[in-house]
Amino acid sequence: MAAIMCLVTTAKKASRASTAAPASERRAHLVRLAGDLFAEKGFRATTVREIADAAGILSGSLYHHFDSKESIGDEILSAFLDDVLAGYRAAVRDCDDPRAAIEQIVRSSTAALSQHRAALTMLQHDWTYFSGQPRFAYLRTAMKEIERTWVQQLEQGKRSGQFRDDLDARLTYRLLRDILWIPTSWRQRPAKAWRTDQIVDGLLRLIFDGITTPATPAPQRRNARSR
Amino acid sequence: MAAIMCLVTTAKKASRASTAAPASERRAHLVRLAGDLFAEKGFRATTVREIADAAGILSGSLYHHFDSKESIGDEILSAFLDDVLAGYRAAVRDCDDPRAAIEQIVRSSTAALSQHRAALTMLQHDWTYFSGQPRFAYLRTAMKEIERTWVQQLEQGKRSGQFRDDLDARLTYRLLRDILWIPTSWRQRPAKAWRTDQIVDGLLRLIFDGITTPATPAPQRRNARSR
Amino acid sequence: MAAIMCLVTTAKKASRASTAAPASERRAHLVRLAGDLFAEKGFRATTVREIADAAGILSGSLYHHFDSKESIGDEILSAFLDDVLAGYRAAVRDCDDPRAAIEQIVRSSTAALSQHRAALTMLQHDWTYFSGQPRFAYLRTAMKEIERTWVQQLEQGKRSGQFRDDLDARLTYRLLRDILWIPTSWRQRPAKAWRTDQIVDGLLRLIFDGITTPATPAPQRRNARSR
Amino acid sequence: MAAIMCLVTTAKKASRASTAAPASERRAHLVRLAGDLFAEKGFRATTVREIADAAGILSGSLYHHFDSKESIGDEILSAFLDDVLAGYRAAVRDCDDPRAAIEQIVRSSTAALSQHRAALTMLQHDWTYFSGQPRFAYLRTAMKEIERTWVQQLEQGKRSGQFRDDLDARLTYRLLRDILWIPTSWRQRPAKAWRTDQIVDGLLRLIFDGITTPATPAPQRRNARSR
DNA sequence: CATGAATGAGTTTTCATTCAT
DNA sequence: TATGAATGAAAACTCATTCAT
Repeated sequence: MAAIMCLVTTAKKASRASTAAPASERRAHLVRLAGDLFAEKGFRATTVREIADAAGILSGSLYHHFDSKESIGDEILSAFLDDVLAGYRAAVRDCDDPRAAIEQIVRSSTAALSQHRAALTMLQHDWTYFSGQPRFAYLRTAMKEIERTWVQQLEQGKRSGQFRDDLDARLTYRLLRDILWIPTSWRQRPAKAWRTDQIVDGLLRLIFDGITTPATPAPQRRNARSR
Repeated sequence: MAAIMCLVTTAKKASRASTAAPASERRAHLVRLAGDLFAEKGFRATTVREIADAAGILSGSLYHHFDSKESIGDEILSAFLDDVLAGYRAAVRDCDDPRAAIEQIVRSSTAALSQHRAALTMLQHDWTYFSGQPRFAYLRTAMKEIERTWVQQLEQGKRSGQFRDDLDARLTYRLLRDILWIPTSWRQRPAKAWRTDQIVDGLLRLIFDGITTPATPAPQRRNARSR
Repeated sequence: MAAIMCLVTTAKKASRASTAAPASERRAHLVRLAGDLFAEKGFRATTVREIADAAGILSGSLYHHFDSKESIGDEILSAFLDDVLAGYRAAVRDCDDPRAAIEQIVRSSTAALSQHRAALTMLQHDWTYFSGQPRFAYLRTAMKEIERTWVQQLEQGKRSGQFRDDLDARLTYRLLRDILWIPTSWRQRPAKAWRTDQIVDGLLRLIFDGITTPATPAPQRRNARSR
Repeated sequence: MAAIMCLVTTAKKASRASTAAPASERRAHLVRLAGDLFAEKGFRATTVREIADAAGILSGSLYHHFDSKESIGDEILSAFLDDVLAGYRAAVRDCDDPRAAIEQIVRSSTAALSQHRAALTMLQHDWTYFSGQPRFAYLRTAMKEIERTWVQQLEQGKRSGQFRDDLDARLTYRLLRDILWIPTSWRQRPAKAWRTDQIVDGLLRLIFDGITTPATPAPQRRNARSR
């Protein structure tokens, strides 16, 4: 079983070295409020006034807590990437099987994503905005590490015979990474919402097996649910 | 073979009934320029001045051709949706097999998407902006038809035994539709770019069969390439 | 005497129910400045920059206090109409004689007009602009009440024999209402200016008796000054 | 009877000396179209594009006929004032009785006004705009002549005992001139409209006699209708 | 004469940010 | 910490006017 090959460790709290944030209660609360708005409409499309309104203060007052709107964004994005990268590194470290590693990456990423919805929306909506600024250079760095990890696991799986040998590793990475990010951006109406585990299982099944009915119900076949 | 079951017809030029656009040479050129910018940065993030700069005129001069920035967006979006819906309808009409219909949908959508890159970026970046305005009500209508079509084909495929019967049709639709849209939003550097047919084949393979090596090399198995 | 039949009450401060205006010192001052400009040149012909200049700030800074130029206009117009209507209602309520009621209407209107010069200029200059917008629907409503009041008093006076029975009530109303509004729009150079009571007495005399020398110096004749 | 004392002459076509207008058919038609729009919304509030639209041409094409929007206004205003002044001069010349002169002034002005609705609206809406420009200096000149004429007739009537001797001539002039202009600015819905003679009679009656029922039906009393 | 395309100065409005109180 | 008032740069849009064709 996949899980057996993977020594799952709980990710330690990522050391947020990036910003020297005087993490007060109030401040953290404001970041959360801002994040909710960013998650809905994106970073640029959200005004500081809207953030202040949500907090019940005036827009100017936000500047006692942050020196710019961007520094709020910075805080959210770096926290997200710290989390995600920690998950990727742990998956690679703890799993010696590429299929298991990818499953672990998907699961840990999904967890990170659900806790950092704002960050993802920001990356999707405002990538061109952030990636152009030196302050956010770490975004590109992190993306490169993520790509490297995926490609390595996919190539390894091809060599080991687990994955189809006609896979284009980089193309598949791009598709899978983006696929993985899709559900997070869904603004779900509570009633119709799918549960996270529903989604992640659906995703894993899709990724590994596609939508087609298996040709032969081969007994050795293991789908993502058999855990 | 999939293609056999599908009476592929070339899509007739979609009658642009939606907007009575007095299409002049210059005007069409300006829409194209604007579209390129929208595709890169989104609709809101693109200023009319940038569009005008690209055209080598002053921003105010754009209003000789359009009565608002939004009407440029309108033109792009409605043209896109006309094309996409035409493709969906043709696929359903011409294919009596859900697998073939979906393959046809994917192929026609991909073609439409590659010709309307701006539209997709706009929908992804600025959905909340557009969908809130009465003028763009047709966006919601079109999306509903798209969803209906996917769900119907998936359900039919489940009943006919072609697709796994544990598929959640709506969840799968959301995933597949978004997956389909992914590659279009990639701003590719020419050198590294994948060809469209590479991408669409990769996608179809992924959708139908996943990334895993087939358990048994069943002879009746048909992958997306065997056409 | 006219005044005898009229139980004059001081108009209570009109409850400004219409707009929930967060009235600050500064804000009120800005409205006054804007009003002065509107009174001189009309609403549309006055730019926000001129208002800002008058206040010694930048045009954008006005939007800290108002969300649009129109909302300044709204504030001025609704305050005016509240006042005017209060005067009309009080006149009808307190006077049981149409001649007295009309005199009272003229006097209260004149007072209101002199305090709201901007509003009148705006109605005269920019009626087509305002009356077309849903936001200013109350303008039409108020005008209808004003017309109804005049016509009722004139008709009543005709029945009671106080007014000529060949008066066309609606025509006379239109003339008298507009006549009443005339002097307010005069931008008077201080030196040549007439006093308000001079004007209102001149007006009343004109309205009731015309300019012709009375045929017979009838002893029972009462002119508007004999109060 | 008033009319007896007044030797009415038809006003000769005013020599339009002001602008060297190559009065072509087309041009005159355009001025009329523009005038209709100015009459409805004022001069500034009407755009050249609206004028061009009304004429079925593009806005730029107007400049083949006029060198500026203002020159259209000039044409309308000067034609109006030529007519009005001609009427005033004729009235003074032909009538030796101030009451008759004023009646004649009212009647000729009314005729002129009904033929030049645009001009009046322009003067009322855009007086500050025009009166500030050297090009329109003749407006002030004309107004002065109009004032002089009224005041002279009123003073003369006071001396001759026809008018109340407590009349303030200048105040009364301002009131009467503006009163006279009122009905012209009414944009009447055809159904409810009053006929011009209805209005002018109502006006004259009002001016000379007011709205009050005559104290004694003195036989020598003459109202405005007894012609 | 008219078109089609453009100019350029001006309009209202937005918004991140600053700062004295 | 928060307020209230402001800045300044940029946004979308308007409009009289020009001019080559």
